[in-house]
Amino acid sequence: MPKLDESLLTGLPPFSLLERGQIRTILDQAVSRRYDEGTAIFREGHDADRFFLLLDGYLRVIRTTPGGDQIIVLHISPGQLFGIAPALQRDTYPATAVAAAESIALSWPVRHWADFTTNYPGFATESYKTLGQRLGQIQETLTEMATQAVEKRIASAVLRMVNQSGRKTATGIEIAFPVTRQNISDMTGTTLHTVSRLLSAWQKNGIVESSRKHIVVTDPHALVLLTGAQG
DNA sequence: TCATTAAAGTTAC
DNA sequence: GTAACTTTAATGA
Repeated sequence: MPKLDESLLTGLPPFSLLERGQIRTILDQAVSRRYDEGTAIFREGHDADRFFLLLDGYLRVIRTTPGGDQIIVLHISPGQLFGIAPALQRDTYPATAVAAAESIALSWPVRHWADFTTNYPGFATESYKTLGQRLGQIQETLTEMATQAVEKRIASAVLRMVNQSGRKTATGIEIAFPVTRQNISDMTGTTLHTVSRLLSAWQKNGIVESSRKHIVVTDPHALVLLTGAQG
């Protein structure tokens, strides 16, 4: 295994307060792995033996409801920690993580978690901060699912993905990883047919441009309006 | 308003 | 070609 470059971690919030030597130590304990699109990094309910940091690519985090269907609870973008079950006092993963695009992640054995949080300043606070933000976002999404009309839910879901992974293009902001209508229906608790119809309608109105597995938002403001107002 | 069913069209491999 | 993905229309809760 080639040595990992220290610049991989230096800019990232959980590691920003650390010295070079500390980052070196952390990297020397890490394992780097590549995941093809569609591959599961870990599965809900399995023993949480490692925790992860996404270096490149995008992940979908999926939970199975008591009813048996799968919903996408959130996406992970590069630079974020994930699979941090130890932070939740759990010894199994609470959800499944699947690569939405080809991805690269570092991982460490969970037994290092205690070392990291006690020995490395800023690591614990930053980790718990992102964890809190994520739980808040999930809460928000869930209440939204229960109370808002379908069009608003889908508009919110698209905006969330744009905020997480938006990338400017000539015509607008594109979602940087492959998304199918089915994926969006899994995020919003509706059907792929409804998603398809709405995206087609939005395309007619010049709000988005979409093709197979690819969405560009050409009028983000109009989408924001859809999440709040009727029509 | 939205899910379901069915069918046909389109694109990627 | 074929499988995967998308669209469209009809029907009914």
